[in-house]
Parts: sequence; C-alpha cells; structure tokens
Amino acid sequence: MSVRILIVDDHPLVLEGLKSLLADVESVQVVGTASNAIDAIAFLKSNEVDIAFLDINLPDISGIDLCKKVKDQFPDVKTLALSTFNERAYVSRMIQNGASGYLIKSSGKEDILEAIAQVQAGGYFMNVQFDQVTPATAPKTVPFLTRREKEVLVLIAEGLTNPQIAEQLFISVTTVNSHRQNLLIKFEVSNTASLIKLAAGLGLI
Amino acid sequence: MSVRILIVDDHPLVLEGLKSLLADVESVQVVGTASNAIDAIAFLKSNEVDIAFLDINLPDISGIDLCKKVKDQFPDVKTLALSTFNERAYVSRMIQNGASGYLIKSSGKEDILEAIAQVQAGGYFMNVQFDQVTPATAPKTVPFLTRREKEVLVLIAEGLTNPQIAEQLFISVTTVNSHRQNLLIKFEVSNTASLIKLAAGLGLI
DNA sequence: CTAAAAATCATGCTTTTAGAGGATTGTTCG
DNA sequence: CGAACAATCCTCTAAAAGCATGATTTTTAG
Repeated sequence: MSVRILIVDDHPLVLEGLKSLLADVESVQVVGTASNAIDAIAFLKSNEVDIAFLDINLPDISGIDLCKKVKDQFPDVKTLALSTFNERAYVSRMIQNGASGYLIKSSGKEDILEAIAQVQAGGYFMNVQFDQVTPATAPKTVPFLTRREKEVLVLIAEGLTNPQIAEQLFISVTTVNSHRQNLLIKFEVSNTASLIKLAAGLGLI
Repeated sequence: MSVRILIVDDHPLVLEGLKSLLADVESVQVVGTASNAIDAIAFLKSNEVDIAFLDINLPDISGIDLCKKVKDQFPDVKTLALSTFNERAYVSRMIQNGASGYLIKSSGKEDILEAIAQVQAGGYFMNVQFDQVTPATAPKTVPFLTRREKEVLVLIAEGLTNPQIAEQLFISVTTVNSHRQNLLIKFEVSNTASLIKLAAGLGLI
C-alpha cells in the first residue's frame, strides 16, 4: 500500500511542486492539501493520513504549533516540517513537538523520497545543512520563549521602548525590563541589536 | 507566439511548482530553469527569453543584484521578482533595478498568468499586499547608505556598542554616533531595534 | 496537591543611546 | 570653481537600556 501524504502549505507553488514531484512515484500518494492549519485539522478528522508535511510559516498558526496539535489529536500521523530556512533552531522545536523530521524546501526529489521512506519506517529524517548557520552568533538551541517574552520581543522589534511596551501591555516598566533581560539571557546576547538580529534570522519577528 | 520564460530559483519545489502550473498554458513556455545567478546569466547568453522570474534569495548573489546584471546585459529581458516575503521595501529595490514587477510566491495561478500578460505587454505587475506591512516602520524607499554607514550598521547588528565600534574602526565615538544618527534618520526609525529589524528584513545584515 | 516555572513588581546604579546643534576637512562632479 | 556630500570631530542633556538582587503572586504540569 502506498504512503498517504497530506501537504500543508500556504504557497500554491509549493503544493504544486510537491504534488508534481510525487505524482509519478508509485509508493506515494498525495491524498490532500491544505493551505492553513484549520483546513489541515479538518482534513485529518475525516481522512486517513500517514505523513503530514507541515510548512513552518502558515497564515493562521505556526507550523510548530500545528505540529503539536496534530500529534495531540492524531498521534498516529507522522509529521515532517517544511521550511525555506535551514536553521538548526527549528529542528529542535519541531522535534520537541513530535515531528519525525525536517525538510528544507530546497531539497531535491531524492531527499524528499528518502525522508518519506525513513519516516514511514518509524525513523527520523533531517537534511538541514548546519554548516551554513553562522556559528558565532547562532545560539546552540532556540531558546524557549514564554508567551509574555514573545509579546515583548515583537514590541521591541517594532521600536517601542520599555515605557511604551509597559503601557501597551498594562504592566509595569520593571516587568517589561525583566522580560527584556530574560530575552537577552535566553538568546545569549548583551544588547537589543544582537537580540533583534538573531530573532529576525530565526523568523521570530 | 508563446511567451518564453526563464525561472531562477534555488528551490526545486518552486521550479517544479511554477513549471507544473504553467505546463498546460498555451501562451506560455518555460524554456529554462536555473538555481543560481551564474547559471541564469549563462542561459540568457545562449537563449532567447522574454521574461525571467528571479528569486529574491539566491545562493550566490541576491536576486536584487542579479536583476541589475540582467537588465544591464540583456535589456530586452523583462524581469519579475519572486519572493516569499511581501515587503514593500523589496518592491522599490527591484523596480529601481529595472524589474517589471513583483510576485509573492503565495500567489495563485491567476495572479501568475496575469503578471506574465501584464509584463509581456510592457506594463508592471505587483500583487504585494501592502496592508500587511507595518506602515509605521516601513520606509518609503530603501535608503542609500554610504560605505561608512554600512560598516557601522553591521557592527551595530553584531552587538557592538558605540565605543567598541569606534575602537574597531579607529574613529571617535562621536563620529560613530553621527553615523548611527544618520542611519536612524535614513531608515526613518527612532531606535536600534527598529533599525536592525528593517535592515535584517532587507537582507542588509 | 505541590513543586517548578512564569509573571509580576521594586530599588539603585552604570553605561549607552538619542537628540540638538554645530564645525572642519576632504572629495566629487557638473 | 562652487555646491553637495561624506567623513570626521566636538559639547551637552535627557532618556533608555543594561545589570544586580530580591520578592510576591499566579499558572502550569506532574
């Protein structure tokens, strides 16, 4: 029996590309596509799927969160992350959320088929080229950020100062500062410039 | 006669996707693909092409620079920028370098065909949703930076403070500060965080 | 339930940025 | 040549960020 695949990506090009690449492969069958998380979950509710390809960047919720949802609601469905970025960071996040692997979109046909085979067999697959990541500034792992820290981070990136952020979130300036300090510590940097550069590189903002 | 298309993108998926989407369209013919700038230039030297689709992010040089090269060496070839990002900033950069338009990769088939028709007729096409761009922080045009300003910008992004930058460049702290102020003014932002976010978004750092 | 983690707030201090307002040397280009 | 621009330097002030230390409350997860 062929492996049943669901592709979740908001880019028609990627959907088409993957479908096209997998169309003439006997052992694989693309049974559905979705361009957002809601459709993806809906599809899984009424269809049998072996492997779900999840884009990291989706319009509604991030692929990382979707991965968690899928593994919670459909433990038997294996998930494979899809992304244009080859950041070491994403791997650990996705694996933490139960993904069976990680595939960069610049992968060739062989990589993709290899990934499907590997994952279907119960293994892991990841073809990220770690070497390309700037070793000096890249943190070992992606720091796990709390809800509040993420909020503060995006507001910092938008150019708000601590007092402005405090006003926006209805909290005290010292609290904002605490979150800010924690961000610096978690990202292992010593100032805002490095923080934003890293966060931007990771697609967090 | 059908429109001859060259697609330049380092993602096999995008190449496949576009080819697949355009395969059954009579009026369009994908005559070649390239996954980097060098191959793209080489192809153009020995083939007739009407429109070149250029990815913003290429392994060797950026699509923005490639666009300039193409327009310099092959003025008759019309170029269309391709990117996953819908940043207002890219548009002006590409248009400044002679692009006839801008297409986000999340575009549907209709958009793509519309873009080809529009560009082939000598017009412009851009389907970027400006609304999604934060209007407060996005500059109208990409500021032109001087050599020194660029140097200071990357050092700021690396997390150095003004005194450290001064030491590195063998200039006074006040000079560094001047450059920094000019950067803020040119990017129309009021602090480092916004500056780095913008610069990162533009691929400057 | 309970322990850990997160979110909240405070005080005090030092360093860095942001901003205003110049001024001087070059270089480049019409 | 002269205007424009780049790069360099200066002073001064206020605001913001960075750093340390510690404490309370709420939430989360085993």
